[in-house]
Amino acid sequence: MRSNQVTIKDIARELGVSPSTVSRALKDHPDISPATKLQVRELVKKLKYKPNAVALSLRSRKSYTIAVVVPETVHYFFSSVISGIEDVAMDAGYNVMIFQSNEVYEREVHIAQALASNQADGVLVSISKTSKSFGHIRDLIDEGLPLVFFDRACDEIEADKVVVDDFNAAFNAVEHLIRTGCRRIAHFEAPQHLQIGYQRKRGFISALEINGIEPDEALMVKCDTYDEALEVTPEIMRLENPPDAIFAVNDLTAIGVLKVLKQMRFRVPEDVSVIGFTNGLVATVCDPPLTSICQHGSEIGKKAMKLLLKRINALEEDYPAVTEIIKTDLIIRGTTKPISDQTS
Amino acid sequence: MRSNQVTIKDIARELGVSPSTVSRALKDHPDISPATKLQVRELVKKLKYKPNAVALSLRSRKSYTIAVVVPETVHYFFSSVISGIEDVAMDAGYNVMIFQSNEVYEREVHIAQALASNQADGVLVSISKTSKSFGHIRDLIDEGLPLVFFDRACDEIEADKVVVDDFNAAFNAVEHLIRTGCRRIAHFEAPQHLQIGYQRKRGFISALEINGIEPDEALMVKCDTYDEALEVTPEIMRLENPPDAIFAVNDLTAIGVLKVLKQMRFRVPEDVSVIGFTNGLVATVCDPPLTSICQHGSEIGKKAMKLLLKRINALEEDYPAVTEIIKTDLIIRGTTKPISDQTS
DNA sequence: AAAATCTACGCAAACGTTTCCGTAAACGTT
DNA sequence: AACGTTTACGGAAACGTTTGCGTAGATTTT
Repeated sequence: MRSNQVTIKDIARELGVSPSTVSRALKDHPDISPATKLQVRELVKKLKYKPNAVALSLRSRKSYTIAVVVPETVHYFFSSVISGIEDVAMDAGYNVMIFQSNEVYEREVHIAQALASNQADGVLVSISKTSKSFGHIRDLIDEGLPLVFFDRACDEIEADKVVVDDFNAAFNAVEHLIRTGCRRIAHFEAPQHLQIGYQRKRGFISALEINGIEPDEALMVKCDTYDEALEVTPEIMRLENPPDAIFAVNDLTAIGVLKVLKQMRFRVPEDVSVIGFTNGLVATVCDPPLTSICQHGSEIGKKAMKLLLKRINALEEDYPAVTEIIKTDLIIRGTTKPISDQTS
Repeated sequence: MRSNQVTIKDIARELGVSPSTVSRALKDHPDISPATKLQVRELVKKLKYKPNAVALSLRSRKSYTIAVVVPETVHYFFSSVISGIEDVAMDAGYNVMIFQSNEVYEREVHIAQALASNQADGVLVSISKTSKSFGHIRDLIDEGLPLVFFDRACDEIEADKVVVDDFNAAFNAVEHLIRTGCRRIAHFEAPQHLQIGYQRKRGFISALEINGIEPDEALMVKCDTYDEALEVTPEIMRLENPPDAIFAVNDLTAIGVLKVLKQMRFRVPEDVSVIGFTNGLVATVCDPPLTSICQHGSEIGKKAMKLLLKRINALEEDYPAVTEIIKTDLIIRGTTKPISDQTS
């Protein structure tokens, strides 16, 4: 927003025509003579005229900007989602604004309030871990702001959502553990007020039950960060009856687990198998490489952005909210045993 | 940008006053009677009036938005920089738009052109690896757009810069290797047309020379990604006279090195020491944990944003470009030998 | 040659604010 | 009672565009 900006008025004045003529000339309007168009185009090039996006926004009531509210970009998963979002946004001529809640509720509220002053044509949100009330999100929707959730959705709000198939992801991971001979499987879980935490746990339990294993409360503990894993893992491994596998709710937690196991001289995967969730960079580079669940972050971003575009373009017509469920893939690496090893 | 938006005119009409009065009432202007102010404030609350940011932008010629052009947010370093930027931006009432070049020149140019249509009050840029000409950046500056480089600056352009003290970082790292007994030290370097690549290599060479070690061309190879490391490391370790240490230009490359070394049955750090650059999450979680250089990404982001704010607020007065150099810290972990181990 | 049509442009309003300027009414001062 | 102040508000322009409508002059049609 510089002051030395060349406007359509400048062009008009210089050429002795009206701003409307310049505007039309630039859009190749049939009412304008070829001669005038040529003059306009030349002067525009010479003066390096650039249309003022803000003025366009004001008139058209479209900013071609969308907002993304995300817990933290440092995590591989979220930055890959953002990349996906940006790709399709850019193709559609939209710019992307990023807001990080840093997992703190108050900040999320603050961001939501800022968003209310409408710059954005729509918003993509993944709620913070600490958010348990959602008035701020609801306000945005009530205002008519097109909004779609990705990953961390809020089930009490009706809106478009793109979520990971957390239940099946967890189910498959645990089944794989069982098939490789594990019987006492622990789950390091995310907060249960988050759908993603709840569904993964459900999948975990379900896989156990279907395979005739009684879920053990002692083996299900809230633990979803690297640092927490450093504390929790020793405790759980010192149980009278320690687990032979740990299914962690994300990669970083799994890596923490790995580190402790190594320190405690457990062999991975012989003594204890480990599975993570996210399939980030770390999964490939740790030792042994981590068996993990690929969430296809970029795909999620793309799908979410497409849903948002659809919602934005649908304008007034209010069609029912859709929920897209993204399938995951279990990426088998070195922290789980070969499937033939049926020690059960 | 919704259509059902409440405007100041709506408030005015409802109250039977003029828009100017409403505007002034909201700013607590002394010309407005307490009674009117009260009415306005109540109706505003009732109708949930939110000022239209775009209209404000147009009038004030300030968007309170800044743009960040970054190679890729997936990297720990860049996302921590972005966090730093966002922190100070938010405090100053600015919003942040993120653009990823994905390390491709054409995309960077495209982004720059979009930026020219001025939405942003300023821009923070870290240039892509593949950019070797900078007309697009220069255009932005010529337009009067406040711009500051961070990390990957462009030395042929005069602008504010916040860069890492790459020379000393490399120098210190290599000195540390030498002090722990390494003599044949390899450098996996970044492209030399990037200042960060060039300076790190200079620091590397300088440390060798000061310690009376002849730099060996065979030990300095372009290699700055994980995948490249998987290819290059075996080659270099199969030399007649292989290195006893590898100084990699970033963590991921170092991790690739580590992986290969392990496969080739080299002991780390006993046979070969390794140092990375960035000190990302991976550095702490790999095995052994990686000795790395902390660049203080968040600090860089904060400094850069502060410089940008200063530039934005300085308005017309054109003060000379400043360059801030951020000191690094060598974080010693498990991939280097203890300093007492003087095998030289 | 009058009427109809076409060509090529200008005017003004609008998007939502802010703010300079003006002013009617109420008040205070001699 | 005549003047000056103050209080509290309204009008209008401006930020940069776009676009519906109007129209002067040229061209075509009858």
